[in-house]
Amino acid sequence: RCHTALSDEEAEHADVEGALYYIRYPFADSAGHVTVATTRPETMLGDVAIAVNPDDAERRPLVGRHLILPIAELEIPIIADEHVEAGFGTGFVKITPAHDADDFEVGRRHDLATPIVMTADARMADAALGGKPGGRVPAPFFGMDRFEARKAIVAALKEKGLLEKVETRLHAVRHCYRCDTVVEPRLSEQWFVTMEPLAAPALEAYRKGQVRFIPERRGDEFEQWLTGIRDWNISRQLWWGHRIPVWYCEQCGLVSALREDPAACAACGGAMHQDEDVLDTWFSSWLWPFSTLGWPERTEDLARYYPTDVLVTAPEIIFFWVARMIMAGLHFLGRVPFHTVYLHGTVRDTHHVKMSKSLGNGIDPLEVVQRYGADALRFAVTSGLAVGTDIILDPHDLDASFASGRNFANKLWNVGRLLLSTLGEAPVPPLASLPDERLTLADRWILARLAAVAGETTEHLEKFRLNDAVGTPYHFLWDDFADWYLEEIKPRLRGEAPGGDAARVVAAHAFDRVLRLLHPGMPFITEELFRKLPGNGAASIMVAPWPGADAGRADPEAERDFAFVQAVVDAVRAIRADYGVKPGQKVAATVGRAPAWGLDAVRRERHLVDRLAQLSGLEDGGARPAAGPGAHAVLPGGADLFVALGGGVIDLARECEKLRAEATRLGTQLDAVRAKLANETFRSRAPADVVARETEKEQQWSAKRDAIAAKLAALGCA
RNA sequence: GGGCGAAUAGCUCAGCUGGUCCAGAGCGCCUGCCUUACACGCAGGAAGUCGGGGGUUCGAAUCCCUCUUCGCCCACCA
Repeated sequence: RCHTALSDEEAEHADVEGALYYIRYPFADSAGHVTVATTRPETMLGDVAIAVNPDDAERRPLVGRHLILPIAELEIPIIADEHVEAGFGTGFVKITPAHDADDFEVGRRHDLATPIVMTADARMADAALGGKPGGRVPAPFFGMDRFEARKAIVAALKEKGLLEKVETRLHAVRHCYRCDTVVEPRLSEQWFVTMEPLAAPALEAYRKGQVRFIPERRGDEFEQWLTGIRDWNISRQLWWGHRIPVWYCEQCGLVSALREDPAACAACGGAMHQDEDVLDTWFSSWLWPFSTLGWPERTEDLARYYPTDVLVTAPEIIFFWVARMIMAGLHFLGRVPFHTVYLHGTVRDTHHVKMSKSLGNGIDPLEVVQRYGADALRFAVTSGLAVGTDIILDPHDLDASFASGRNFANKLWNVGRLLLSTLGEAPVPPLASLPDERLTLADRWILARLAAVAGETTEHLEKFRLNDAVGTPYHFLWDDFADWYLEEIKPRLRGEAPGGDAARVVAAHAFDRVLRLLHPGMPFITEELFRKLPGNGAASIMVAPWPGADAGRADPEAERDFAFVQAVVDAVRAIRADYGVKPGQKVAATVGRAPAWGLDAVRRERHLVDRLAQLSGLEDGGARPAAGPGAHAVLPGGADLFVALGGGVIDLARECEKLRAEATRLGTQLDAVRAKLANETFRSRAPADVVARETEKEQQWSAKRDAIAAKLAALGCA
């Protein structure tokens, strides 16, 4: 349909259910016939021979005899050629040099004619007759479309009794990658680029590690393609594009490829005309890495920006573009244009079909932007980009794909609103100006988390784990910063608890840094919020330094202590929900059998615990488990939690059962870990740190089980 | 036909060098809350024989083999 020549890369194979026609070609000088199978009977008009395998003892003797080509009514010879595979099909193959690439090679070996029997728009016509019926294409078929002609020819053969049988079979048919029309092989004159000399250096560069592909297996495809590279047809019979810079002399026939339009033939001074064809669009694209920088001039830009680092593109474009850019870069500039090629996934629908405008299974990004926001779109897509995977989106349920991005954008914005409303206009002092002793446990904890998150995010980005690179700061912002830290500092910021200044500094710092970490995934909102932060003024987050692990401060002790605080709050909340305690109703809790550091942590974060757990009081229960009427729980390290619930809401039997169930579950795990530790082969073969970890697990769990046992006893559970 | 990849909660997917994975997330689902940043939210919860079978290992969602299903790349079998 495009009416142009294509390169091999532009022809896509698709399995199609087709018919295999068995056609009889009668002998010219005697009775009898040979049978030939073809999927494209209309091309028989262009047949110039029938071939058999040279080693085919049975058919070999027929070589040299002549057959009548039906319909065209011409005599054609039987020849021998190794192209024919012995024992396959009927053993006879029709040779149509002008309409099949293999047959062309056969024809060349045997010096056969190459009659063309179709026009450029796939209508039947003998090219030798210049648009008149006759010759190889008899009048009844002249001008027919190739597929109509197929039917007509089959019908004619049937009538003459020359159609032996028809079988259906699946076979690979080449389609145009642009218009999906079946590609018709047809002999024509085209310009080619000899690829082997270009491919060799590219192959060498790849094998030396100068270019790497992510995911790695794409590199194998690249290597495979370069290894078996075929010459590149660059002529296109299209009306747009760069015209091929080849001129033909009208007098002496000189053919010259020239950089400037010639006034006259260099050899004889005759008039010249330029080739009518245009270049394959990829023929200009492969120069992109340097032609955009001013090449062939030796510009400053070229010196500075070539080569670049990473090319991000789609996998289906590796051969069209990526490989050719590498070849062109090496050829014209002697260096690969980029050291890393990141191939991202393809967006598909729920049936895993690639989304496309022509199929109508796509999602309109503008609609998504309208309904969910540009950041939500980018975030949702990036979140799905694990290395080497495709992205499946449901065009009929946009919420399923994009709600989370929108929700997060909204969350981030609201965190910003809260902070900005309390930070005020004046620049916040830098974190470095804050002496360590002014930091509370929560401050130290969030800075420790920030350090870890900044380090992890950086590592994810460097390894192209984009989903993790956006997911890590996402969880930090939401689960740590918003859910815990902001709740912790609210009273401090309002002056209801001490340490407001430190809270302001730490919060501003942590928020600023997490905005930077989130910026690749949520560019617009982070930029907007960054500019609003006091003191940032017109600065853009795009050029703000990327935070490394030193954005925060590692602090294992703070992490341990704050985790204890969180465990207490979580346990009380679970109990409240379990017993349906009214949201506003305060309860009193007791923490017993707790390590000194844990009690200290809870004491220091009392304002947080009280507020989040809605406590009226929090007491140290000492060394003995609580036994009064109320709800009971045991924290991970074995600490005892008791929430006094009066008014008959407590069912003692239920409490016992709950605790017993937990003891049973814990018992199974303990047995497993103890068996492991008792196993001599494990102790001797497993790495020391693994053994240490298992030992610690055993201690933690047995402490917790002892605590539960003690509690069961104290409660008098049978 | 050759090569490669994937199968994990209802859905879409993480799980990087086998051991904090008693298997996680988002969306959906159930319960309770409009708690002055956010109901696009908060709190609590249910939900999985990690496709089937076999093997290696002290230990497997993770490594190997095999089967089944899906997908990708390459390919001149008339």
